[in-house]
Amino acid sequence: MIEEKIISHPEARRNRRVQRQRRAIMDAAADLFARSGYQGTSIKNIAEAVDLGESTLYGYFPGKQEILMAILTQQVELVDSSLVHLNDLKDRPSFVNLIDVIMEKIISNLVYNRVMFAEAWLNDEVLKVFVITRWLPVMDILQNFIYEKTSAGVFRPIDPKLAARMIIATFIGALLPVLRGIELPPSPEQRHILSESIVELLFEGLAARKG
Amino acid sequence: MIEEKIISHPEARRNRRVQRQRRAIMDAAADLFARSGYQGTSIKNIAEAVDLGESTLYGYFPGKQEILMAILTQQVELVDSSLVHLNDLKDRPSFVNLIDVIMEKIISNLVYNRVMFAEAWLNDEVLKVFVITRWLPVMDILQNFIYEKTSAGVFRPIDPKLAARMIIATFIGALLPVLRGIELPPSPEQRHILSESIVELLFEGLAARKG
Amino acid sequence: MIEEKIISHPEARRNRRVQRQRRAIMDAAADLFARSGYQGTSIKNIAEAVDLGESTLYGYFPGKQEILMAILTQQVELVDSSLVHLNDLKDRPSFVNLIDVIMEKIISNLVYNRVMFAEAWLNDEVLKVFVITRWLPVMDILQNFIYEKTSAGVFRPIDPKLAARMIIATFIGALLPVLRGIELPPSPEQRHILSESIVELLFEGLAARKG
Amino acid sequence: MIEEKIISHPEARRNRRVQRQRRAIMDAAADLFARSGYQGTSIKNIAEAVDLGESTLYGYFPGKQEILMAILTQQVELVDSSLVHLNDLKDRPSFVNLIDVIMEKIISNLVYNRVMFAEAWLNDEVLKVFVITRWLPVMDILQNFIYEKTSAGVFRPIDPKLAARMIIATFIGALLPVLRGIELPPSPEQRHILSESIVELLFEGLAARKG
DNA sequence: CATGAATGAGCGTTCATTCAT
DNA sequence: AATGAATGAACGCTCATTCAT
Repeated sequence: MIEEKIISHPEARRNRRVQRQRRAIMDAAADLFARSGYQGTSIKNIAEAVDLGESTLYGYFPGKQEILMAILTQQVELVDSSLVHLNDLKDRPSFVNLIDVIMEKIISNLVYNRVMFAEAWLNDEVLKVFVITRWLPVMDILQNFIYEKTSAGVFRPIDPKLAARMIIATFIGALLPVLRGIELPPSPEQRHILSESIVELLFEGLAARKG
Repeated sequence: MIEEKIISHPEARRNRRVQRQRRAIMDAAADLFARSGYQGTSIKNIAEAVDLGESTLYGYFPGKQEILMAILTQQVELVDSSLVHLNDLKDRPSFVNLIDVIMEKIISNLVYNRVMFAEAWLNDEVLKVFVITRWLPVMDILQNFIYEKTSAGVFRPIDPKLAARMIIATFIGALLPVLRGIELPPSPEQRHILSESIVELLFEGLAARKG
Repeated sequence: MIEEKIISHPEARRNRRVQRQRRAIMDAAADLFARSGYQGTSIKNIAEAVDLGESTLYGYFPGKQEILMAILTQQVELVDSSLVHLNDLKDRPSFVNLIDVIMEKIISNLVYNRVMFAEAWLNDEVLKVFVITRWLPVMDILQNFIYEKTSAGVFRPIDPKLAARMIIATFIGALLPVLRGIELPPSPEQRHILSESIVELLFEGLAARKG
Repeated sequence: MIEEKIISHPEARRNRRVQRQRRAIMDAAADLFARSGYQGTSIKNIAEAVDLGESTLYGYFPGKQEILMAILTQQVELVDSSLVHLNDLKDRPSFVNLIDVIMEKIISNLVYNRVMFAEAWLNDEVLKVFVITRWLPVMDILQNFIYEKTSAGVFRPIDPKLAARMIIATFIGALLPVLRGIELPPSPEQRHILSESIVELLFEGLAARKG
C-alpha cells in the first residue's frame, strides 16, 4: 500500500525519473571518462551516449565538472559503506573476508573506480578528498592489527607501517589490471581464491618453512 | 679524432643542437604532462616553458602527439637497458639488487614515468607498446625463477603466475605514491632498505616461523 | 450591478486575472530590463522574479520581445495622456505646470522610462515609434509658443527651433541622473522647485539684469 | 634619420602594425556596439566587420570585455586632454570656447561616445569610472565660476549647483540627438554657432530685457 | 493553467596547426 | 631557425522557445 502510494505520488515519480536520468548520465559519462579521460570526453560525447541533446544535460547537472564529482562521490559512498567491516579485523579469516569484500565493492563499480584512479592521478584535490582521506583509516587499522600481532608474537618483528603499506600495495597491484580493463574481473569464486592467495602469500611468504 | 669530428663538422654540430632542443622540449613537456596530463597541457604551455614561440616547436616535432611519443620511447629505452640484469636473477641477493636497480631507473626518471603511467591508463596502444610488451619478459623470468625455486623446494608450492604477479604488484604499489608525487623519492640508502624489505616480506611473509 | 458583473462573470474574472499576471510580469521584467538591459535579462530571470515557470510566461506573452513592447506601449500611453495639458501652454505659470506634470509622469514610472531610454538608444524602431513621434508635437507646440512670444516682444528675438530644442535639452538633462538611478527622485515639493528653477533660468538667464 | 630608424626598425614596425589592427578592431567594435549594444554584438560580428577569423581577435585583445574597455579608455583619455582648457574659464568668450572644444572632442569620436553612453546607462562601474569621475571636476569648476560671477554681481543670485547642473544638462541635451545618430554632426561653423547660442541662452535667458 | 523536459542555435573562448617572413 | 599572425574546429555553456502532460 505504501508502495502504491510511492508509485503514484507525482512528485515522487518525477523525482525517481530525474534520479534515473542522472544515473544514466553518470553511467555514460563514467564509461567515457574511463576510456578517454575527463578532458578527452566532451559534453557532446556524453549527450550522444545517453541520446540527449547537449543542453538537456544541464537540466540534470550544472556542468561537466559536477558530473565527474557525482561519479566520484557516489563511488566513494559505496566503498565507505563497506569499510565498516574493518573493525572486524581480528584474525586471518576475517582478513581474507575484508579483502574479499572491498574487492567486490570495487569490482562491481569497475568503471567508476577506473575514473577515480585516472582523476586522482592528475588532480591533487581529488586525490586528497576521494582517495587519501578514505584510505588513511584503513592504513591505521592495518597498522594496529599488525602491531598487535607482532606484539603477540604471531607475526615476525616487522615495521607495521611498511608492512601495512605493502599489504595495500599488493592489493592495489592485484586489482590494477582489472581496473585498467586488460583483465576480466574475477568471478566471485576466483575472487575468493585470489583473496586467500594474497593473504597466504602475505602471511607465509614465498620461502618454504624449514623442518 | 672523434672529438674533432664532433666539434668541427657543421652537420654534426647542427645535429647536436637540434637534439639538445628536442630534449629541452621533451623535459618541459614531460613536466607539464605529469602535472596536468597530456590533454590538459597545451602547446602554448610547453612553448612558454622552454621559452620558444609556439610555432617553433613544430620545427622539432611534427605535433603534440609526437612529443608525447618521444617522451615515452625515450623512457622505455632507458628502462630496457636495465632489464639486462634480469638474467642474473639467481638468488635472494640478486633479487634484491634487481628490484633496487629497476627502482633506481624509474625514480631517476620520475616525471617521465608518471606521464607514461597516466597515458597507459587511457590509451590502449600506449599500454601495449610501452608497458605490456616491456614487462612481459619480466613476468616470464620471474615465473621461471619461482618455478625453479619451487621445484627445488626452496619455495613453498605456489602458483608461479600468481606469485610473479604479486611480486610486481608489491613493487608497483610501493612506487605508486612516489610516482604520484605524494611522497618524496627515497634516497639510495632508503631505496636499498626498501628493496630488502620487499624481498624479505615476499620471501618470509608476515607470520612468525615456528620455533 | 457592475460589481456583480465583475465578480460573477467567469470570463471577466479570468480576464482580470490574466491582466494582473501580465502586469506582474511586465513590472518584474521592466525592473530587470532597467538594471541589466533587455539583452542582459533572460526569460529565466523574469520567471524567477515573478515566481513562475519559464514556460508559463509564454501563456501571457508570445515571447521576450513582446514583453518589452508591452512595457513600452503601456508607458507611452501614460505619458500621452498627460500631453493634453500642452494646449494650455499660454504663460509662464502654465509652463512651469507643464514641466511639473510631465516630470511627475516620468518619475512615477521611472523604471519603465529607464527601459525606454535604453531601448530607444539602440533600436531605431523604438526610437521612432515610442519617442520621436511622441515628442514631435511637443516640439511643435513649444516652437509655436516661443514664436508667438517672440513676435509679441515678450521673448528676445531668438530662433524658435533652437530654443525649443534647448528647453527640452534642459528638461532631459535635469531628469537624466534620476532616470539613471544615481539620484533619488525629487519629492513633489522639490520637483516643483526644480520646475520653477528650470523655467526661471530659461526665461531670465544667468546674467544679472542691468539697472 | 631617427625617423628612418623608427620606420625600419622591425620591432617598431611590428608594433605599429599591431596598434593599427587593434585600432581597426576597436573601430569596428565601437560601430557595432553603438548600433546593437555590447551584449547584442558578438565576437563573430566584430570579426566579420574587420574581416578576420574570430580567433584572430584574441591575438589582439584578451576578450570581448577588453575591447569595450579599450574603447572606453581611449575615448576618456581624448576628452581628458581637452579638459585642461577648463582652467581658462574666466569670461563669456572663454565659456563659448570651452563648450566648443568639448563638443568638438565628443563629436569627432561620436561612435565611441555613443557606446560609452549606452554602457554607462546599464553598468554602474562604467558610469562611475568613465563618466562620473571625469565630469565631477567639470562640475566643480563650473560651480566656482558661477559662484564668483554671482558674488561679483555679474550673475543674478542663483544656486550655483543647480545652475551648473543645468548648464551641463543643456549641453548634453543638445548633443544627444547627434550622439544617438538621428541628427548629423554639425560642421565646425554650425558647432560654433551652437556654442554661442547655448551660452547666449544660458546668460541672457529667453525673456526680453526690459527697457 | 502551469510546468518540467527538451533542444537547436548561438555565444565567448581555446587550441593545434599552418604559413609567410 | 624562429616566429607572429591567422584560423577552423571544437569546447563548455546559455538561452528563447516548444511541447507533452
